[in-house]
Amino acid sequence: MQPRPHSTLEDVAKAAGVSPATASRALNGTTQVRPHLRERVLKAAEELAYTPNAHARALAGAAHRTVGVICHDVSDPYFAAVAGGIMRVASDHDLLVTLASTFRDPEREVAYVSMLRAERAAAILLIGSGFENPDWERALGAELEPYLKGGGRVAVVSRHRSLRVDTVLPENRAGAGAMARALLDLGHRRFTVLAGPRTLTTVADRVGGFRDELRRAGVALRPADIVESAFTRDGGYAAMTEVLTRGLDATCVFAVTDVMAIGAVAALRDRGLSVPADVSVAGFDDIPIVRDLTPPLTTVALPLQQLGERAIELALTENPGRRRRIHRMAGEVVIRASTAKAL
Amino acid sequence: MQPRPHSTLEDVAKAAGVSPATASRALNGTTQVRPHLRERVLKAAEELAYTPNAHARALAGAAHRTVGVICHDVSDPYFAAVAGGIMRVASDHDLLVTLASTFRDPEREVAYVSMLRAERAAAILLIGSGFENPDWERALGAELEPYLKGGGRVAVVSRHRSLRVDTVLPENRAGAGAMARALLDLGHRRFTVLAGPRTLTTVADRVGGFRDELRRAGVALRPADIVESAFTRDGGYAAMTEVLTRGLDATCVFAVTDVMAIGAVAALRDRGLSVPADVSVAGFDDIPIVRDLTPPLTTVALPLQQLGERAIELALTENPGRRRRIHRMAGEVVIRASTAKAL
DNA sequence: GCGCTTTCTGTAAGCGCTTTCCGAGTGCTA
DNA sequence: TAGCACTCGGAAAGCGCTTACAGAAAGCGC
Repeated sequence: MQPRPHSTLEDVAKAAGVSPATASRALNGTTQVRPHLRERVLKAAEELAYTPNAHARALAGAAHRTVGVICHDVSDPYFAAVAGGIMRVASDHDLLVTLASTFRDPEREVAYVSMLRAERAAAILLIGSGFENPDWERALGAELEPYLKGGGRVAVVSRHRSLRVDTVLPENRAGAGAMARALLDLGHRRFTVLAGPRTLTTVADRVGGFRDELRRAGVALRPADIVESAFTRDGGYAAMTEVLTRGLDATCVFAVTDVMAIGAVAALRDRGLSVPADVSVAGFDDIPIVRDLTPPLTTVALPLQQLGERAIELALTENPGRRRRIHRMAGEVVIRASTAKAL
Repeated sequence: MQPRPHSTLEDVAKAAGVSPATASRALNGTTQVRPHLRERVLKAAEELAYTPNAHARALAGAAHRTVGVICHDVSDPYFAAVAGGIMRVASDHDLLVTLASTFRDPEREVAYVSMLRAERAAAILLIGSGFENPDWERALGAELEPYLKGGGRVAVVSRHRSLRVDTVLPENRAGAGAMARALLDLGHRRFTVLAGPRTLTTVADRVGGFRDELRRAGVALRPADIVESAFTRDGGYAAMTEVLTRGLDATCVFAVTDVMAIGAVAALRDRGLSVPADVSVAGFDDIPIVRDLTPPLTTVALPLQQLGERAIELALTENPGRRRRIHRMAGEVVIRASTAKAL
């Protein structure tokens, strides 16, 4: 006869000559069990290579030990850094982290929330920009609502608007504004902005913050100065190439993301232009690699690890009234060698 | 009265005026259910925002829809790339991915396997180097064994030796050997090797492959030419600094990892040395960023995404006899501008 | 050594779902 | 209209665990 795939609590109990209840108590230490019995149970468990079935446990009412994280793409360095913070905290709390990449597909995002809901995850974390499309946000909200009602905890990073949940919010507008000021101070007056998809709130905020600050200084950003592209290295490369093809008249390029800035620099190089001698380039995020580029990238530094840490801490912290807590985190302009004084 | 946190199948059944059994069948489509009943069930489920409890489902015998991935550090670009491949395939199969970072702590690794075992994950994937310490590998094997016996599937990437499980193996020895040959062809005869911790099999293989190929050409690598350090950018920086401090007499630096090579280049720069004019630098892995460095890094290119894809596919593929399947993947030397002819 | 409290152990219910086993309903043929 | 083969729906068991609840043992003072 085929043996049962895993040994169960009952097997252990039988082997130790006690009841399942006692075995459970001995293993979990919920109640006092006389030492010699506890010993026997532990030994039996050891010998049978017993591992409690987490599903049975969860079903029987034990606390859930999983938190779900939904991001756009695991292999994006921005997310990797944030995830690092999340994992650190999760590991301190003995939580397992379930990760899902949406590849920027809103439907997939909703589907993942649903799966995580089915798992009865202790918390769900959404990392990265939301979508400007109200329908999608509404669908997401509808999926989240019953989860929250059922005691689930949700926190989001860098995503706001419609969702009434705990939020960790990098100050995208302010950061982009500060960057605009810094670049103006360097004497730049003509800019090209490399934007990600307008459908993302993060893009809207960063572009908006940058434009507004420029306007305040009497510098206009024309629609043609803003190029939209994918939120990736190749997106940055493509956008930059497009600009170069139709003729660059800016002295400075601001990419809404470091990853895009990296692509932009590559495109500039491939056209024989030098950074910052011919064009200055600035990014946003301060992902770890950019300080090792040549030249190191000027950027708005976000505390990426902390973004993740705060998010999971927020989600794990009791919030009786279910008030929306917003934790803003400032970015700091870091001037490195990719930007120079305008000629 | 406080409502039950989540609506259950029974609630749905009641609302639809059918038995739980019928509701289950309607929702899962296991058996034919008459259209009008199925309609009613679906509608009730919709209205109640019903999400099946994955735990109950798993307990009742449904297939498990989670695969566990254990890596050293999520924020390492090497892993991020491999994870990208895993997630892609997982998403095609509607699987949820649970990720754990061990931070190179073997005990934590075992603990995570145990947690994943408790979750009855459909498969467990171990990404990244194993440990040279036989005790640790044995402990890991002991944890994995009952899981395998219980029908669990395991695959590992870039990790071998003791574990008798499906393996995706980048050809570390051969790759490092090929790199040695390429560097010899450029005229280099004096090398410094930046190694990660000797306790990792990957390090041993890469250093070994490099050394052996050198020896074959009559070039000796003295112990002092090999510097051991952490497997990170800062580790590479520190190791390079140490070498520079006591005096560099090599014309070429081989770092066993791109990430370490990046640190090495930074250290060289900070000392005013230029790459490759003063020293050539080569890495291993071909993580995406290195082609955008200045100079772009010479390295051994591994198909990182594919490593992940193969691993999960291997684990998901039936393997009746439980034979150990090894899928070797070759690396390819890519000469970029960080290496030059020796003077 | 008796009765009392206190501590420990076992019995049994129940978490939410799937699935087997039947009985009831349906459609077809003669 | 009776008889038969099917198709569908419901009752109930059971997945492995936790946790009241209640009963047994142990400890205490007298």
